[in-house]
Amino acid sequence: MAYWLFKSEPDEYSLEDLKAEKNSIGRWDGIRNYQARNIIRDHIKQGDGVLFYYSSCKNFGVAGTAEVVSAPYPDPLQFDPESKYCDPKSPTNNPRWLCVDIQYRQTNKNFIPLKEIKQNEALSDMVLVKQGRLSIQPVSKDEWETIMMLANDG
DNA sequence: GCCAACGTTGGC
DNA sequence: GCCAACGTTGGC
Repeated sequence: MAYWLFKSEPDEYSLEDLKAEKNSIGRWDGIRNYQARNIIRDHIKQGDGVLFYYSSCKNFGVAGTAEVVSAPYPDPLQFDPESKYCDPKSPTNNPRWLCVDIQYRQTNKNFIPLKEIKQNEALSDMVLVKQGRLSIQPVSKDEWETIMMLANDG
């Protein structure tokens, strides 16, 4: 089992939005970055853990957790002319963009601001700290456990 | 294949 | 609103 960090702008799609979906399962679509796509395609598996991270907002940080509940599959939005994620150049017989379904797990007892992550020695190697921009990132087991401790203590 | 110009992300 | 750190595009 592997762990990942998914970024979302809470105004667009929040952890509460995921929770409110049918069976608390939502489609993680709209990934239009090859690095993130490759991670989905080559590494993300059903049952993996997901840190739900809020970016580009007033309070940015880890809000809670979710679980990957599907295998990767073609993102339907790339073929939807109405969608801002439509990609007319994506070949229908070999879709360029993938997505997965995730299911709500928990909302942190303590919201973990990025500042707190940056201050924590055990989390200094997180991709989040080293390379800010990637929207889907690997998280090590140790990092996951440290985050869970911060999320649930106190 | 290079690289300049442009676009995006996302913390500050 | 700014801008650093990327990623993408397109002319050559």
